[in-house]
Amino acid sequence: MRQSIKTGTDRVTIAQVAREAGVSKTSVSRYLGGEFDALSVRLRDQIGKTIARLGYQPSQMARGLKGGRTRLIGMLVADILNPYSVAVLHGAEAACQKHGYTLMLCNTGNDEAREKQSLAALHSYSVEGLLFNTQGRNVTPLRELGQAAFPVVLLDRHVEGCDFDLVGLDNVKAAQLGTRHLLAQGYTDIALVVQPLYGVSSRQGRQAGFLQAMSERPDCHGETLEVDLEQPGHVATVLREFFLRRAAAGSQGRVAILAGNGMVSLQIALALQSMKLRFPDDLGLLCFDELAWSPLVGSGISTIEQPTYEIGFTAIERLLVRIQGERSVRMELLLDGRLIHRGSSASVAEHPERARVAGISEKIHTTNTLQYATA
Amino acid sequence: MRQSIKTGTDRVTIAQVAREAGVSKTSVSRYLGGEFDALSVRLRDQIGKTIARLGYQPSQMARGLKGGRTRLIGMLVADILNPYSVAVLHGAEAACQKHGYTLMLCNTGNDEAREKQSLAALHSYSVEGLLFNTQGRNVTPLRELGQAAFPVVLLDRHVEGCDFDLVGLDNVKAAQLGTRHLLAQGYTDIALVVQPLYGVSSRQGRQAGFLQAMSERPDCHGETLEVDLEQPGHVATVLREFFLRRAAAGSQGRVAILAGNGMVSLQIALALQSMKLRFPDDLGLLCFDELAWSPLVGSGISTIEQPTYEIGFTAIERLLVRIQGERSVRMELLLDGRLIHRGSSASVAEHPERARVAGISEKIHTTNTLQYATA
DNA sequence: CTGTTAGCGCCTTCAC
DNA sequence: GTGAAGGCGCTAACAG
Repeated sequence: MRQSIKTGTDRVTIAQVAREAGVSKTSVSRYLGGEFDALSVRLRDQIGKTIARLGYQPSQMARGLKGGRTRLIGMLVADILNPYSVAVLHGAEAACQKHGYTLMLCNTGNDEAREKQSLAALHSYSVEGLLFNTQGRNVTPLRELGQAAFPVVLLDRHVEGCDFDLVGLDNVKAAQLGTRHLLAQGYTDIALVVQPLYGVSSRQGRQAGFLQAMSERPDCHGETLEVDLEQPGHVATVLREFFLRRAAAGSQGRVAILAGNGMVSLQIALALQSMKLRFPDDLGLLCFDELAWSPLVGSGISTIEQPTYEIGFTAIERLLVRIQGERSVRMELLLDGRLIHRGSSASVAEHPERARVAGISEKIHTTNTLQYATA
Repeated sequence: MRQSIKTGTDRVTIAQVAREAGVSKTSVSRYLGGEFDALSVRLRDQIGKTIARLGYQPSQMARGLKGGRTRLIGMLVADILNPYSVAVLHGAEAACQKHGYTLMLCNTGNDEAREKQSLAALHSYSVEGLLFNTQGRNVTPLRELGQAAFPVVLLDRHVEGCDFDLVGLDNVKAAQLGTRHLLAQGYTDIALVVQPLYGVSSRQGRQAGFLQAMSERPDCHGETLEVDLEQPGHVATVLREFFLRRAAAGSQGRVAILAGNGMVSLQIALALQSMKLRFPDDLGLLCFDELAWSPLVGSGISTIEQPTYEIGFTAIERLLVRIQGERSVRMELLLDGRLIHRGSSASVAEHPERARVAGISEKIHTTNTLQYATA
């Protein structure tokens, strides 16, 4: 019994198998292709045994060369440090393995140049399809892919001017769910905190759901706060301004924050910590994306959980359908979020002092200097 | 100017470029290979322009076929849900991009069968080298790689009977650093909590460092607690038994826990929460692996940060050196950890009641029934 | 300096 | 049923 893994030079080839089995390369190829009906039992046996004995493994490179299947799928991730991306990657990788595909991963780090470069790299390996989760900018190369009817599935956000399939969360619905939850818990002054909306459809969807749910309650106040996560201390500043604005408006309401995604959640939690604000005593909090540590901070952070694994898995399966030649119109697969209720969005009903605008602004003034020092 | 991205059939080939430029394929190939000294300026120009005009991109598959460089690196990850793995992946991917390589990612999910299968898949694509972070079991296929002098770099843990290069943390040193920190802060009864040591060198290294540091203080007590993260409630049970054991031993000391990695940290934090134990009031806590939420829980969790990005980046660069044919003896690159001091390992000196064995066991008894109910 | 030739490992006609 | 021949896109001798 010889080794089952060969390197470069001494790699077992189809020719070797053919020779040792005393058959032609064609027959071996047929065996590999599963064309058993075109093969006598004797040959089939012989080939099977020889393959096993030699530990032969066909080279995907050679197979792919013939314009055929490379069984390769490329995945472009906007930010591998984003837990959402990793969770989706998890599902995608599993689906690939299930179907005998292998994933080529590129992290674009939210950088257009690297995105373009990665796209080129993946193309040079003749990937059969692409999973795309990235900024909506610089869409020209993507458009070309679209014109060429190249199989692409978008994750989370769609790209202007491209009619690719999309798999993601039903953002509008999820945001409504979350907003209504906060309202039902007695919160009246709610801020949706998101990264810049510009061009990112998922963020816009969440805002739409938020605004819609808020509009059902004219007695309540909702606003969207855009934050720049790159800029240290920006989240804290924006939050403070919001609180002060509500105080200045003379609101007697109950304040809550709806965090637009996991990255924002983290920065908000850090900002609130630096401002010495606690939930739900000082304000309510609900975050998009269930994270490992959600149960741990304070009395637990309420979240809207995305079915990330399913998103990744489904996206790959949809992509495979396209790869198999399906040419139907663009399809959008939107999965539902799930609300996980914890302490941070506890009801305000029987707690007259909880999450009051007045309370927050008082605390803020107290810790004002400290805050600027740490920011 | 034609499109720069082509799909399968209408792909631009080297032959087309050669024809349109009025030269031979060889010359174009030389151009691609950067052999400019063997090319007249006129040809060089002509080829360059034609390539740009046609948007030609060489097929890596075809290049790789010729027994040459595929510029592909395979990465096997034990568990993509482990933040450590992702952080290392981040660095590895960056290094690959820097050097024009592409990463093929496989998640083995700690499963031997999938590990073997992934190895086969990567091999079938003729990856030039392998980054390996996985369980030490089922090493036979790995040994074969070793015998074939196939370039492999191990991450974090080495594999018995294989003399591959290794990049990871200096576990002994880091554990000593952490343990001495806890001792210096006044903790005397310390438990190192790790996943099963069996066969995992990094865990063994951490234990070695821990024991060594503890041996410098015969007046203190240290023990290693192995936990099974798959088994719900196991961490809580093991911790409780430890506390009770210390109490039964009549210890008047100060208790602290040293968590063996990020996954363990999370489970410990959850277990302590379920037991209603707080740090540093009820006990001290120091965790391997700096996580996004480390500053957020309680008064912040002290950690031993690993240079994960560097580990991934360095591992790839080491692998590339091997790929370029370096045949020197096995090399181990151990990077230093960094202690991040937060509230959870606060000094016990001027707090007579803090982290007392007696205090903990009392609390445990109180919450006994509740604990079992939630576990 | 440049081009011709011969494969790399596989699949796919096309004959037998 | 089976096999021989040709070609996928590229690189690597070998000639001029």
